Amino acid sequence: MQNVPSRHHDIADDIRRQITTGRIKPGERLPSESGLAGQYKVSTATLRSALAMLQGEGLVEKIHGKGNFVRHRLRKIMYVGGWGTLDPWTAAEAALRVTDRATAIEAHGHLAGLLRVPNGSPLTEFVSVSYEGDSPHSLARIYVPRDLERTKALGDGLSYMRTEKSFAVLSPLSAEVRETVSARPPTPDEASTLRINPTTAVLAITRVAADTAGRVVEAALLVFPGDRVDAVFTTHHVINERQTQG
Amino acid sequence: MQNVPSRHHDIADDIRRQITTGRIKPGERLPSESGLAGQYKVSTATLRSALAMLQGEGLVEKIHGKGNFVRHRLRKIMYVGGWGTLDPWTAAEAALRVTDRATAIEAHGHLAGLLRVPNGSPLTEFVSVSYEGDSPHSLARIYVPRDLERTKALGDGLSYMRTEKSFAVLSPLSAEVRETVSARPPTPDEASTLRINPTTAVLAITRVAADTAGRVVEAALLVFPGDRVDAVFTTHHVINERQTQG
DNA sequence: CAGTGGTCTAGACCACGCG
DNA sequence: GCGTGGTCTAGACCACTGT
Repeated sequence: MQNVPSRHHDIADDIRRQITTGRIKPGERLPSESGLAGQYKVSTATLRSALAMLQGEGLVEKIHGKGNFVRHRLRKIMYVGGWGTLDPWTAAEAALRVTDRATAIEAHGHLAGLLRVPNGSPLTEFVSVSYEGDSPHSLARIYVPRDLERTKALGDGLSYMRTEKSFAVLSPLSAEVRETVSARPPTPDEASTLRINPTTAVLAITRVAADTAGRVVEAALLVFPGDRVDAVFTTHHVINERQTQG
Repeated sequence: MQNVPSRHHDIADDIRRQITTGRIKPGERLPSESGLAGQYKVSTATLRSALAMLQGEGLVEKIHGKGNFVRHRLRKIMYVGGWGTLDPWTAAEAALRVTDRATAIEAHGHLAGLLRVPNGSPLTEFVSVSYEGDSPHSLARIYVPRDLERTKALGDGLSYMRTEKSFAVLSPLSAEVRETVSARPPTPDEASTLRINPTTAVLAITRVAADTAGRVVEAALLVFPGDRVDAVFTTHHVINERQTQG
């Protein structure tokens, strides 16, 4: 439990203090890595490992060829679990842009298991990346069994999603939503799509929605940069007649 | 979206393949870092960054002075959100040991905000670390306003927790539980308590339970190693008379 | 082009675990 | 003491961004 002070740790503390006390302001660029290495009298490798800590904390954003910048806001964006449909984003929708893509694919191993359909079953895959300002802040891959797609006025799933502009569960028929949340490093794909460092953890949510008959109507793989997004889940206790619903 | 193959990335891929194909089995030790560096004809720094990727993925555990070991099981442990009381752990309780500590403290800034009590209010803090086999797999810090402690047959919160052996919400009076989940690097304290690398992300859950009057009866800060624990949240849709409750 | 971060080397020295 | 991983150095060379 004791601390073994290491040089890169000390340097990270020092820079962190300068950021949190406002000595260096959001949006500002830090001195170059070689410059800082000179200031602190360490090698560039050591200095870089100090910056890596701050990156992991989301305080600093590195941009290749440009420099290290102090991040603006921290943990402002929220993913709301369950029927988050009821507008987590509406307030922020003005600044929100979504890029969508729908593809016909077949269920394979893992996906088939999640959706509880036989291997090779036809699915529709919706991929969407949403942005907040310049930077991407979510990657969603949603899978719906092809034969369920028309259950609702969902003929064109794409436009449906565009309208909602959220990670709404596609089918309002679902009776139960199960969300599994994990913290893990991004895949190379996710890292480049979300434009985050491979060392920055992501918040990965696997959401499976089932209807009253227990049939899975949708599986979603949602990925958020861990340094900018939190997920919120609210559970209401049902007390006698008093029934609540989020 | 293109891949720029880097040496450490290639090496990580190669070792990962050897692990996932069973070429190197769980519990086994990898060759020493200098040995591997020799095999792959790279410097130790490069090899170490390859191992760092595998560590982040939870495939490999480094032990200072001993070596790099292949992890046994992956993502088997689950934290269950809401009223997880209803036994996430019972099955695993045999192998479970919990270390508890209760302390009288005062609410300060952040904590006071969570509990919605004035700064300086008396609280009881429960700290518990739970193990699975040799390795710790959770750190829980639970805060209860002192004047609420006796509301229930909770005179001795400590033994209460020991009985439950879970992260049960302490007071059954709570009507709403709100859990905020984030993926972030561990604090130095958390890293050493959970015996994880500072680069391995943790799944951090802040749980606030309120009673029917909206009064906060408990705040909990739960931290899990991201490479071994997932959190599961289930939301039931209330449909007419048919009301569900987890 | 100049300036920035990204990867890598070939070492040195320190801290930990174990016999 | 010996072998392990942990930190660090003082460079080299490559890749990206701007002018």
